[in-house]
Amino acid sequence: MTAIRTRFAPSPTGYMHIGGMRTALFNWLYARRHQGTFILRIDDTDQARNVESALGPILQAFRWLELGWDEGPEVGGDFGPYFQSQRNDLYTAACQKLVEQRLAFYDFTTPDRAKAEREAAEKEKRNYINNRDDFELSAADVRSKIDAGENYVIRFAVPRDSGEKIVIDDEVRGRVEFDPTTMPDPVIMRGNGTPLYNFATVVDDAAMQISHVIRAEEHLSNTPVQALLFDALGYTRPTFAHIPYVAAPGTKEKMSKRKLEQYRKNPKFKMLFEHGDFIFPLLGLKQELGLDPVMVEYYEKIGYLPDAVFNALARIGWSLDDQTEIMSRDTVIKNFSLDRVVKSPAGFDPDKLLSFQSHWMNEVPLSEKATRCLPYLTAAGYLSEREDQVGLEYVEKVITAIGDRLVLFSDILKYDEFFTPDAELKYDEKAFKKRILKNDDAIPLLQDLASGLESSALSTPDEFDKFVHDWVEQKEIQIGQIIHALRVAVTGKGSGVGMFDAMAILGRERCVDRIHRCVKEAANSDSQS
RNA sequence: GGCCCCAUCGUCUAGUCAGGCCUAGGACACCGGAUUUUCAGUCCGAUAACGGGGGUUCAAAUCCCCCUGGGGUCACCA
Repeated sequence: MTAIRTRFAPSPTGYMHIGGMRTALFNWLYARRHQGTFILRIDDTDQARNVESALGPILQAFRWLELGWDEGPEVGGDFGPYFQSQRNDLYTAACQKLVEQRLAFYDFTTPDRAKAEREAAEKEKRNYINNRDDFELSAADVRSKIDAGENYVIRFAVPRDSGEKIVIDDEVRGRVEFDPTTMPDPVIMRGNGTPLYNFATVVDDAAMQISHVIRAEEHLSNTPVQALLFDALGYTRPTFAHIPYVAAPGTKEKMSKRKLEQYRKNPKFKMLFEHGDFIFPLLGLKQELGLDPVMVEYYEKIGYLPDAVFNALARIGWSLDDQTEIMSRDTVIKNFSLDRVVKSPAGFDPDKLLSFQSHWMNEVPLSEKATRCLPYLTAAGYLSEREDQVGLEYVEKVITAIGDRLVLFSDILKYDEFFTPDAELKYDEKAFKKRILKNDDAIPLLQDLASGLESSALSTPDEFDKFVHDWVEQKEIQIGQIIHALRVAVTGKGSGVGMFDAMAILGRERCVDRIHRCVKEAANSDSQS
């Protein structure tokens, strides 16, 4: 059995696309499942500029999801270099070989003419095929044209005379056939000596002994050209597996950064955007950073767990069986197989992602939750760097009270009432109106309760609970008649963590202060209206 | 338009290759009920799908054909 070697070959674009991440994951999974090798190769043939800064976020996404690569940038390997911009000699040599065998030819057709021919074909609703006027040119002719300064490209000559179809036995799609007589001769080299994608990919996949090319479905139409190139170069074709692309929520369309504005209106996507809109400004992350839900970074920044994203990504277009949804890394690795990949486009479902998140969040121990919430609190200015250590215990208390309501790490910012100074506590307008202003009993009851609290020495939730209940009994009212007003007074909000947990966290004194402040605030509102 | 791919609940899917165990299973979302001071959670429950038409067969979600619909791709981008 030959060794399993898979690869993911991103071009340095400055961000990691969530769909690309899913493709990378399947490659990684396949390699891990079969004790194979997962390779990261950088497709930077086009723009060699700023590769480093444009690659950073991509590598970071892999690190964050803990998808280690066995060969590639930073780690090296026996088949390097892993940047296509550094492999030009290989492409040149391979191309030269094809030219010598007359399997490829210099084409001096001007871009303008090629374009005109293509448009003409399109107009006549005919399949376009490039001209082969220069196919017969002798080496000497070619030489003199080049010396004369004529521009050219090198095209691979698609073998159209065999009368045979090009057959791809795809691991996901099954047998797919293409007709070579309808295919134009692809350009494999530009006049400036740089290779084109289809060519560089084949040369590299062969040189790196890639056994399985697992990629998104949009590459299916590239496959016949590449298959032919493998043949012409004398290499064995790898196994191809074209997995469905990741569709935008609720659609069958490929998720694309260009359609971001449209996604904002998508009800399924809306919540995700809104969360970012709420969180990022608090963190001081400017919109100019361009974070959006198409990027993996978005999920990292907003406080998703890598395990949740891993789980969700693995379930896009793949299933273990008819039941299992929640899967650990190990479970996925042990069970991943190409024959359980679906053929139809798989929509990305933010709701499902969130439900995975909430499951995996419950597995995270308290201390880790606190540690990972801390950066959000610090960035939002609730804690200074120095307070981090001191504040950890307090944060743990808050998180305990929040319980399951903490789904994302950034959710901690929704509970700012525990972190904001008493004098700066903001009141939710609706809740304040409903529970305080429109409730005539609220103010006197709160004042009465506050004075009771003042002369007490309560500290635990149970003590607050008993105290308030005893007080309610003595007043001969229902708990519901005070608890809502109390919550607004103490937390500024209409809903939140358990009332007595909240009081215990803040402590008796702060509760009393906040009640007084609330009473004052209500008086102000009254006089204004 | 050419080529290629795809088609089961609102969404993701199981079932299709080896037709019967499918009066189509699960999950998410939604809705209802219970619990609770609120929210969340939890527990119960409900609604909900084989795109259409022809075949083949005792039997079709499953096999064949056609139609329709959706999508991908058609660069001297990757």
